[in-house]
Amino acid sequence: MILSKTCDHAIRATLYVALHQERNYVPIREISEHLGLSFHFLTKILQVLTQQKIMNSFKGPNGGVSLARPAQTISIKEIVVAIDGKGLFAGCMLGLDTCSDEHPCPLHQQWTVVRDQLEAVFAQTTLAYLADRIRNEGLRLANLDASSLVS
Amino acid sequence: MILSKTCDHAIRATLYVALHQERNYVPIREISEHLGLSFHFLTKILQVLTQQKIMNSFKGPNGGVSLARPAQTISIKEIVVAIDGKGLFAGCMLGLDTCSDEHPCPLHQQWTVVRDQLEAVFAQTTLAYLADRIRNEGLRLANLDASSLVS
DNA sequence: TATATTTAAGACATAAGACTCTTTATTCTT
DNA sequence: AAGAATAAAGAGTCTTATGTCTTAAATATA
Repeated sequence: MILSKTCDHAIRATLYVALHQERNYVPIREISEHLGLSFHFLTKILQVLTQQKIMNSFKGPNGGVSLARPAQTISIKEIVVAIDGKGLFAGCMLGLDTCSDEHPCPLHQQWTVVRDQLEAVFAQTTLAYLADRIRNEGLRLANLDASSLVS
Repeated sequence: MILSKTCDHAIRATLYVALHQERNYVPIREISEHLGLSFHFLTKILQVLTQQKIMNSFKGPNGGVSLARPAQTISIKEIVVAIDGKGLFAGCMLGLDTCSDEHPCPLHQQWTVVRDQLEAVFAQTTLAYLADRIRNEGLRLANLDASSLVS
């Protein structure tokens, strides 16, 4: 797969939060149960997003996590970079450290075209857009063995 | 990165062989030295390509590996699928097993567009095309710490 | 103030990916 | 037939990703 599992979880969790923005904070326990993820593991993942200023967190009763900014301003690319790093949008497809525009590897040009498009799609796709689609079209955010449809 | 390191190695090795097609068999030792890879590790990788009928191998003196078919008929996609499996071109970007065209995840449509293009590029790009470009434009196949330019 | 609720932090465990090493099988050359 | 050259096979190691568990810190509520 193109994204790490950790990154998948991060995207789904932020989307869940985006769908519940009216509440002040959403507890991580609730997110993990709805998405079928380990609570502790998800906690670690969301810590990173909190450190990266993508989310806010609050301890104690009625605590949890929330988006640090309006969902319209948070792109999928931001989350991917926060979790998986810039490698997907930056590196050589063959892992050559000498590969660059000046000294391209054989696949450089082919990959660059696709990669730029991938980056553009990720940069343009915001949490708000995805949350809207989930609401309007009833799209799936969880596996069936978790609470199947987003409520 | 989008491809496993193993897959990177496989693509570079097959390209090296494609550049030396005039010889009957190319020893794996020679490939590993030119590309700066472990001989034993590369041997294991090329074993898979041999099992998948992408390469032929021959033991003993003057042995080595060669392409099983003309380089014009071997696409990068074939090699990627042989090593990394079909996951890159098939799975859900968020790793949801319930995601499908009928029950799409929120990112399904965005990803499908990019993925289809990626698959098309990989399917259209043959070893022959890449080998030609390497020859004509002096592109790089090895890291600098190995034998830097393809000879 | 005491207790319950929640995230933060860090140690630990398991699995998969990436490599290494040794032995075996095959083929050529002498 | 003997020895050298080569890939095949399989066991073993190291690293990274993934996941679990325990304890600490912060906050609200009674």
